[in-house]
Amino acid sequence: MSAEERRLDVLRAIVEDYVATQEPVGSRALVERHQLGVSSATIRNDMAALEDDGLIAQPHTSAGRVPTDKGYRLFVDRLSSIKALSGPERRAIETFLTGAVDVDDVVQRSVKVLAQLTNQVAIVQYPSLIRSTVRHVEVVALENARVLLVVITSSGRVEQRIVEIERTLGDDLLADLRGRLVGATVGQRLPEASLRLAEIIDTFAPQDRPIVTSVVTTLTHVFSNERSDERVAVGGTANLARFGGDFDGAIRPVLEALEEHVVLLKLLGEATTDPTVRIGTETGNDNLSGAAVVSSAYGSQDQVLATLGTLGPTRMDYPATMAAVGAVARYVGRILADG
Amino acid sequence: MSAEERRLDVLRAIVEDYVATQEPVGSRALVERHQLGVSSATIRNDMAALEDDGLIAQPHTSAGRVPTDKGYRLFVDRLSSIKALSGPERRAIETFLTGAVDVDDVVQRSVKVLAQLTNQVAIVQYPSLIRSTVRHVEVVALENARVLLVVITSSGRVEQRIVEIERTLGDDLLADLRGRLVGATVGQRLPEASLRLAEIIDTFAPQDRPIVTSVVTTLTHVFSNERSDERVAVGGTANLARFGGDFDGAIRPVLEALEEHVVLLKLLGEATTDPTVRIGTETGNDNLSGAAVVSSAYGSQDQVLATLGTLGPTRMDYPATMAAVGAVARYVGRILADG
DNA sequence: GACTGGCACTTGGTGCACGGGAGTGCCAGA
DNA sequence: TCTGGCACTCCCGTGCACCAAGTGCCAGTC
Repeated sequence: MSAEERRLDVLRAIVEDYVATQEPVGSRALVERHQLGVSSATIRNDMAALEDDGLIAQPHTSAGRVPTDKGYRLFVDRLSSIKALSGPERRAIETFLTGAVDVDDVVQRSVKVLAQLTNQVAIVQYPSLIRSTVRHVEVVALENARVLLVVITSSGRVEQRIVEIERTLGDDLLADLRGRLVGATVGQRLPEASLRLAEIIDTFAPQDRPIVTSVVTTLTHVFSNERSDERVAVGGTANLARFGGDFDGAIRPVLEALEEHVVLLKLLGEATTDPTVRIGTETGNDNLSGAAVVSSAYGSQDQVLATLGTLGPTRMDYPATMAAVGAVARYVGRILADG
Repeated sequence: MSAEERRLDVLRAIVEDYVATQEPVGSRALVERHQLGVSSATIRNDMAALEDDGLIAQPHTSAGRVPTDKGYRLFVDRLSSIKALSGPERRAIETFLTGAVDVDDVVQRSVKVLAQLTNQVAIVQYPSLIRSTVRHVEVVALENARVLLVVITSSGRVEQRIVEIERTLGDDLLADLRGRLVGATVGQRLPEASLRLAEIIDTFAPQDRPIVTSVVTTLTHVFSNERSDERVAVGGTANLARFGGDFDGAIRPVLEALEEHVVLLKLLGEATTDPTVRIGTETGNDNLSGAAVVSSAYGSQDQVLATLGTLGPTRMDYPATMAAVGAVARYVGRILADG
């Protein structure tokens, strides 16, 4: 083992010990707890080098060392591998998620299970409609010149809107409209469905066009999906209180960030299918300097539906958290593909 | 002014000062800040009497006095009147709530405005379906022996379910079923609609009954409304951090309580149209010994739809909080009645 | 050249004594 | 019934000494 390798070993040991104990770790404790095969004096030299590289720091002169954000980053990138979940954990995720009755329920259960598994704050974005296709469109006439539109997508989501139109819809026109809407959209992806919809307006008689236009406009809104794409579910905020030491006094800005869904969406970011880690300033949020986010996309095959992840102190068990996030993402993707 | 009256005046002054300063209030500070017309020595005697009655307490021998739960209770019941909201506040509530696009949006906006207004945690229960009537029922045949059921209620809520049936539904049966469902339920309150539904099963031909039964069962579930009645929205949790001093270290159990919707529903309780206050142990929750809940029912006329409220430290501005809760409840009720 | 033992140095945390300040309780007098 | 005065209690901030943990560095060893 070269000196360089040992230094990285020391960094790994520091991260692991600090995560476990929450206390700055000194050279003596390190040689006692790990089989490094050298004395504490040597470790001290290594530590000085690691500090020169900006990978660890000491809170004050006579204290032990603590990893810096850069240190965690190197740990995540090169010194750790994703820890496998235990069998019971995997089974717990599976049974809990398969009990869900609809898409919303899947999301809510995912949040819960992820928060429990990681002891952190869990964030799950609702599945996007952009990639999914239209499975069914229904138009129902209500009283008082209103119609109800119902859209069912391949992801299992059902959206409904009530539209006010200028006069009551006749049965013939209703059937005609329904037929053409279905013809234009079913089986299409949502963006294409929107395009096709715009074309059918001109195929109606001029006097019917205002009505058709309001219906089509509303449907287009549903397809372009202003809202559900931006929705997120949050859970496990009680775990914030556990962080204590790290965020002390800084719990409030974190809670505030968690209430702003726009901020959360930004945090989850454009994740890939593998768990991604953002540490401290990498989150791009000043209030989260002591926090890290682990996120992953979920979906079926090559269709990314949305992202989910956890937020915790930088001092977290990255391998375990990444494993949990990855596992939940896989199960959620699978379940949504089946349903 | 009798001595008895002055004692209550002293209690009022103590509550007000303590709420404002968060610090135990002494006899000298009291005579300086309020025109009580007597010396501090007299106040000390009054305070001793109030302490004998269990209305105030001192954290330690040489400290000022702090109201007890019993003291707050007496203050709320007899010494304070609900503070009127300012014009801008009223206008803010109104404009913010009228911007809502649907029922869910109303609830979410209510939570936000209530949290901002009171600087506390806001809790809003989704409107109950029990009192509302069925406005429309629609049955749509989907592919693969599935049907989509859509229910619209007078409260503006739209619920949809997908039901798997044993074989594909023919057009005739579909139309027949739709007609009878509409006939049996539209205009009825949900509980009655459920009863009527049960009766129509036998009016179908025996071979159709399994299908009808699954549809009816699902509809009955929607009407009996297992879920939306129990749903609540929570906001303003970041304000918990402000409480600091009071709950110090006890933030976690409160956050946990806030994630358990069952607990929240219990907290909101069976409120009347006037704001109700529960102080400390009155909340019936051990984790909330330092907290108080102000809640109110909302609805239109004599129809109670659900309840909403706030949770904060017992050391809160009760008159202002009660005013805010009352005002938001009134506006929400009015908006849901209009929509 | 790399590692080790030893030693001086720094620094945060803790226990203790002390004094000031705020507040109370009580009593005698108006 | 109220008031002024006084003794008493207790919290809290400050200063001080001391200890434990940890570091940095140096001389010596393999």
